[in-house]
Amino acid sequence: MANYMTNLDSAFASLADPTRRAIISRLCEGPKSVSELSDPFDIALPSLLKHVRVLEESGLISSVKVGRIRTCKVETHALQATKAWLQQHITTWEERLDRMEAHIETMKRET
Amino acid sequence: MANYMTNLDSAFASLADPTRRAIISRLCEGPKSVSELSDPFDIALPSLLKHVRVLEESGLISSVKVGRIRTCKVETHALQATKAWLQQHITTWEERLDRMEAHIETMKRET
DNA sequence: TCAATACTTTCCCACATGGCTAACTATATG
DNA sequence: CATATAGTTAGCCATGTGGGAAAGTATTGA
Repeated sequence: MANYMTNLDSAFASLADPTRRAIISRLCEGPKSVSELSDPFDIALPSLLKHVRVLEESGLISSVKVGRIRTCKVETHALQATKAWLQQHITTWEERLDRMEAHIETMKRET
Repeated sequence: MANYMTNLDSAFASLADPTRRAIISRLCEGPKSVSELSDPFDIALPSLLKHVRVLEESGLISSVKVGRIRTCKVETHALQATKAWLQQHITTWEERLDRMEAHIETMKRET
């Protein structure tokens, strides 16, 4: 029953960078090594590694090193948490709109 | 059939700041003026206004000025778009896990 | 009309971020 | 053992970001 201390700040910040979203997209196809990840990007390895670190610190991915290869994979908890925040707010707003409409209907009937 | 040119970069970046998420949360209760919004924050008005502008530019909120009062409200399109991105990726990853499991089952049966 | 109100603009500052190169470490592999 | 491979660290740099104070503009309200 782990307490997935999801930090929305860092999760959203991580997702704000297109390179990092692309990394996540690629990892959704399956786990990949750091250099496999770097392949499609026109970016130096240390720069890519920074992105990997950022993603890992925000809990969006995880990685393990075996021999000289570090393999990265997606972690869904943090993704779920950010999605949940969005869903929550969309819902709250839409419920409010519904109440407004209902209220307007009532007003109409009362005239 | 508007093409809601949702810029994920700016949407996620906007949501990375806790003050801005708080602004959105408050706006989900209903539209508010700039100074109403600034009330609960220990922050100067120009700073808050900057956040409002950032949120507006990323399409997460909109605002209109009537007289000397600017009223802000939530816009759900951008929220929906960011949620959709997350949902898409969560789904892709989970489908992959399902295929993996199925594959392992097949392997087992073949031994 | 004069004062208060509600932003708005301008400019400043400290710090974080994303990129780089160069050099280093730790595993394979021939 | 020598060399290639796969990451990693360190340090630099330009730019962006979140905060502020001060001063300005445009609407009310008395």
